[in-house]
Amino acid sequence: MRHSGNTNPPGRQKLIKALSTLLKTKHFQAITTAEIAATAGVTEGLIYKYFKDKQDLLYQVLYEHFTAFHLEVKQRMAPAETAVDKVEILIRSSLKSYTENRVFARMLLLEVRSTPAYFATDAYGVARGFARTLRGVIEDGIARGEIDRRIDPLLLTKCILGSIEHACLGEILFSRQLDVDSTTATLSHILFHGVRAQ
Amino acid sequence: MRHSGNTNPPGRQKLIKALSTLLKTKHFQAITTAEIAATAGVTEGLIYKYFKDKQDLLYQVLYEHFTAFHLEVKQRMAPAETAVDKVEILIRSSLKSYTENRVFARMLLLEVRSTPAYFATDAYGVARGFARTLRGVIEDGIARGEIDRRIDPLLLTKCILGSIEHACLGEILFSRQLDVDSTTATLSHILFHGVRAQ
DNA sequence: TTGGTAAGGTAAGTAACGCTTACTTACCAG
DNA sequence: CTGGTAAGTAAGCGTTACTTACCTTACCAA
Repeated sequence: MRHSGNTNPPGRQKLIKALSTLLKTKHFQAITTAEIAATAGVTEGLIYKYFKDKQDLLYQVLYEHFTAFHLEVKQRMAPAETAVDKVEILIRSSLKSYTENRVFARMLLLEVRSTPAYFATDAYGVARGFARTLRGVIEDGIARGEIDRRIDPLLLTKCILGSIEHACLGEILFSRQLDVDSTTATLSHILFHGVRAQ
Repeated sequence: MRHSGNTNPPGRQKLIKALSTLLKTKHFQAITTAEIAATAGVTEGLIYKYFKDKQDLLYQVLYEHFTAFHLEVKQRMAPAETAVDKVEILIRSSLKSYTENRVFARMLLLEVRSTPAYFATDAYGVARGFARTLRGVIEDGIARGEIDRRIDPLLLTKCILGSIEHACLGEILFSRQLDVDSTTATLSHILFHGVRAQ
């Protein structure tokens, strides 16, 4: 659950910003609550006023990033006319966002998934919403006769999301560069034309 | 690094077995060293005789499972003649193994990735070897004219592995059943024929 | 037999960390 | 003023991963 109520006290904002900053230089498990509080300029106890526990703070940082990301992708896809174009935009946007914002990518692809509690959070809710958006595009493409109707839209959604993640995971892990355009092109080619020769 | 030397003392074996057992009922972070030792019937200190730390114990449990899995997949692929058949066998074997051995799947897909230390372990080395095996099959398929030579084999490898993982992740997380055969068939169809209508 | 050595295993403790509790201060409506 | 509530603090408590020093047993050479 997200912070309920309509206030957003400065202490809470400072804590979220502090963790975001710290995640740039070290991974979550190596960051202590004392460190977060010190960086935010508040005391440790305040964390537990606004967040259930240390993990919950991480989830809310992710939630803020992910919500913005989801919105951006939807806006970029909007002008495209065909489902195929929309999917390609989603792939490109995702790869671009992951490589440009590696803290966010590490959080989403590596950090948060390690504990079951994540899958009950609002952040995971956004992830599901993102998948639902993609699924909607695919179902639309099937309805319009663009995409083969024998294919299960849910599985194709998973396939696309999995491919995107794995396509950039190595680069994110080892801080290597990624050619977003050529990766997008190859990924689209595989998905839409298949890999068989001829 | 794995336990070096040619001995494998009973205490070490008991610890590995104990963690494997405990992972069936709770996730790694919720398991304490005291619990592992008690389950194994040894004292806590012995963990640090054979393993660098608690995480290292997890990595070695994973190493044992993963090595066996990799070997099994290679053996199953061997009789197949075409690259396309081999890939389909790899997909089916992976899905089957993940769904039948969910502790292993959770470890591999969720638990271990959360800390950077994993990517320097032998277990990750096996994961890389598995990817290399698949890549070899694909390169062979390209050389034989089965697979479109314009496609980057490395990216196709990542695409396949990512699709497999995402195809069963939800089922593993929420303990749902997975139809291995139909999932394999659809995944293969997407990869080899593409998703475009006609 | 003896004495040295090394491996297998134990017991007790420690520092650090996440989290809680009880308290203070600031603000604001009636 | 006054009462109530939200924001923030200070200090400590329990757990947990990990360390250190020690004990026991088996083996083998002189």
